[in-house]
Amino acid sequence: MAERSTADTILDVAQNLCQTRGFNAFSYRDIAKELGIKTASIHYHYPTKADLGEALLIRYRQKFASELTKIRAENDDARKQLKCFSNLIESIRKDDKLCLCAMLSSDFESLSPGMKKQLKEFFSDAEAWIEACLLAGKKDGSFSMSKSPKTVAQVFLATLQGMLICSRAFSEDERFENGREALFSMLS
Amino acid sequence: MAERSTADTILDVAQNLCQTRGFNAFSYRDIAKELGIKTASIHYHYPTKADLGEALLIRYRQKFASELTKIRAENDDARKQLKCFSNLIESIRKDDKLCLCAMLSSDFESLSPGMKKQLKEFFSDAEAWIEACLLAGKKDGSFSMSKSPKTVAQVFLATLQGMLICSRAFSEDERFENGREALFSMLS
DNA sequence: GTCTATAGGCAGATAGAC
DNA sequence: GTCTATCTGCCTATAGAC
Repeated sequence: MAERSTADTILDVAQNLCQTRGFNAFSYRDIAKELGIKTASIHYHYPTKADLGEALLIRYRQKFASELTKIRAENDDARKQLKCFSNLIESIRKDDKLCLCAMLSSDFESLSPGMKKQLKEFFSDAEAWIEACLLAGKKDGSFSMSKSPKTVAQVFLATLQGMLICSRAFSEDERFENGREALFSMLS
Repeated sequence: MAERSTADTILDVAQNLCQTRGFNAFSYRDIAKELGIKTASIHYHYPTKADLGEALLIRYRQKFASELTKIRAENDDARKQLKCFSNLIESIRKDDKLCLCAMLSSDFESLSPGMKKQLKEFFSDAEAWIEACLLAGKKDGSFSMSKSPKTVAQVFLATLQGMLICSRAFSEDERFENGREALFSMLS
């Protein structure tokens, strides 16, 4: 059983705090308290908060990309692939969080250039993956779209992210599931 | 020409800052500096930041509600009404902001009970208004939905809010407009 | 209503011992 | 790598003069 490094554990806690409260609403102190270490130790691994944020985004993108690759490998059907994608987002909802990148988009104005760049690439990558699903589904006839797959992919992602945002004030579990079904019914 | 009260001007600046940076990323100092007054003066009008936030939400809800009433009064067609609604959201996008309530939803965990309540009611009200449009459009045949108007209304709002979030990292003006068109084409 | 002055605490960050 | 100690500055909030 490989021990996780301190640097990784810091990212775990930071990511959880960030997806729950936002980038400007957690501090090195919060992380330090939760891990039983001192803030100076965190600065050793991540000198500035922008460094921490960038590391957060890089790891998140990697994990996300590998999950998407796995989904594509395990599912032939385009519709099933998109369902799996929506399950990924729904699991965030169940933890009362937001997608890290949706949260950071709301904090966009206060981010470092490096973080802004990572954020942009997250959205581009996710949308490209969705677009590929839509193209495949269009070919085999399971989707019908009057707009370009690229645009529909953007709308698809935006809808799921928006559902996380809009359902946050409510404790209704069925909200996300109903919305997801409606979204998929609008695609066919 | 009626002079705006200091209390109102404070809300103007606070709302702008909040929709741009988020509730935890602006301070009484920021507002004071922009208005050329002192932070103590702001505390006179809004003793705590939660008070300020609640006033912000109450006024936003009122303004939003009156705009929706106006849209309904000036447009018979359900589809046109929803287009006007989407224009409201697009105007936020053009200022590189988020809807105040979407922004505050991302800050949800750190809000006062009063603010959480206002937030919930904003979404309920907006969704109810959209649902009424969808019902009218369903009756006259301009919309076809396989899911309940209530659920579709939630998806509709979430999509527009999500598009603001997801387009924030990009400077592409056509993103929102393309997405909006795709959204409407998915309704008919 | 607005100001000066100040409180008490937290923020990110650094120097240097171990 | 982690610690103690400390810096500087910002945060929300209050007391009391004008």
